[in-house]
Amino acid sequence: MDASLEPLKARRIYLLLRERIASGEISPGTRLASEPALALQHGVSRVTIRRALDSLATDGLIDRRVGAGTFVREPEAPRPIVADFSNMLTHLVEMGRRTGVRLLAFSYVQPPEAVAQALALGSGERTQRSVRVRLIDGKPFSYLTTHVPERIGLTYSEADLATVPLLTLLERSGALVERASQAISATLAGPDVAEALGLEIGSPLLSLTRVVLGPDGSGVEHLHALYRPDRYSFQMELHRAGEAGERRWSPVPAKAG
Amino acid sequence: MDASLEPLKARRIYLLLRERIASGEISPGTRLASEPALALQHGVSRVTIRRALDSLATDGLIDRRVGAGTFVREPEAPRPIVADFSNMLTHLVEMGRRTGVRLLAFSYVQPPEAVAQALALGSGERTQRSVRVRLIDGKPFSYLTTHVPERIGLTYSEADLATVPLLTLLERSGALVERASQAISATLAGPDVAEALGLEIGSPLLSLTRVVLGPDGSGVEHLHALYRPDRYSFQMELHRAGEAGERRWSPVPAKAG
DNA sequence: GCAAGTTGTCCTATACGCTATACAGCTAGA
DNA sequence: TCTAGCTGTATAGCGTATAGGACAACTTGC
Repeated sequence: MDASLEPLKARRIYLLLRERIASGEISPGTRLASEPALALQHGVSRVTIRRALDSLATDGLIDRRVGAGTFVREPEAPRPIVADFSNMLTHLVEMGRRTGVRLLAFSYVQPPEAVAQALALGSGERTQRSVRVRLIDGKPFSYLTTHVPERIGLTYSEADLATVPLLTLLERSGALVERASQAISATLAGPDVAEALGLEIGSPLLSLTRVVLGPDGSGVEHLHALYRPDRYSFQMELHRAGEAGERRWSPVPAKAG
Repeated sequence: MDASLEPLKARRIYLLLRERIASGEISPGTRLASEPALALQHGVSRVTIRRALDSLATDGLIDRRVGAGTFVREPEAPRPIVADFSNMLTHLVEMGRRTGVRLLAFSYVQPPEAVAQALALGSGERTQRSVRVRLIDGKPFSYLTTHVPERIGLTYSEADLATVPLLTLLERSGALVERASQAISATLAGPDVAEALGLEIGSPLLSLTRVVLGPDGSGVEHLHALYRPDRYSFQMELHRAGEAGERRWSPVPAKAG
């Protein structure tokens, strides 16, 4: 995922080839067109092609052999982490792997307007804001920003947050959790997120926004999560239920990736 | 979503500011720091700052007033289209809006290795490959690439594909649909997809890959979908079911966006 | 062994992104 | 009204990406 330093034209071609490789349009093991041929095809100079191939090489997507050509490499570990989505709330399928959390920020703040509105807070009401990076096997894969109303946030400590899942903390504190609404989208990595996740600026990210509400409609948690798509994806298995006319699908608890 | 032409430095700053605006760190209506001030803060020239602001302006995120300053604009229409995710298979919540399909490609091909494997095809077995762009109110929002085994694909016509949902065509043809598996991720727009969706190269995209299988494990459909995140997102409402110890969530059919 | 074709490296000239600076026109507040 | 500060615009100079070419080293197939 090296959305690299090389600007403009080289980057275009990098993205183009990367897509073709990822989509399987060029199968692993195949020889790519030669550098002069690619330069001709794309109407750029060979130097530019070489820059694009450099990026693909450092991504580990291709092998370059002097005198022989450039070859698409067999992918090694395809999708390390998978989020179980069967209950519509993501949680990790860990399979014995070591996960960790780094707490980047923890404070009580005046929340952004959008958050205050989603949580149905009174004007001036503050929230506990925390920024966490989750790791698996020592490598970061998600960047989580959460807002919790101050009165609820005070029921647990900074140390709790670094070890216990937030939803558990909330329930333990007596906050009633009634319903949730979440949206999944995509965005680009800004400088700070890129830094925290070990990515280049402008890399693609999976984005999840979740608002958890109590029975009276009061906000309990606002979560904004960003995931590295190469290390994390949402995955779900579905079984078909019901008869032909009625097309329905029901989730199957995922157990592996 | 104008991940623009301006390269490198301007793009960085564009992304940085865009993130701060989107996250609410800079509230709507607020005046941004002046261009010279921003230039100083970020260690770049004012021209570069101006390029970043140009992009934000064409995105409709800011208003620039000569002599007065640059202001964060109130967001207008937040999320036009929403996919109902309650049955775990996306389908549009249309709300009376006009949707359309453009068929970009239709042919029988030797499928990529990854697709052949996912569909459990014999070696050499061909597939019907189609590329479609879906529109809402005349504006493109998704780019769909599907592979269907040749024997099934032959049961409907190119014209059918432009009007009837594919899953319906498959069921009508007698193909038994037993289970499906799908994954959601994110990626960047390559040149062709960017062109088809009216985006700049390198824009972020939501990505969905779905494999539909019959009762005997044979493949029925392989779908690779790319969505413009500014026009489309997956959204779901959840109700809490079960008792405290058992944390379970059940989906609620979404009906609006 | 030989020839054709490949990647790796170096060169020069050009195009372009970026800096730095200056100034005009506009706005808001004193 | 006047002034300080803002955006809009233009200019010149510098560094770097790109184009285009040449050559060496290597691999493969004949």
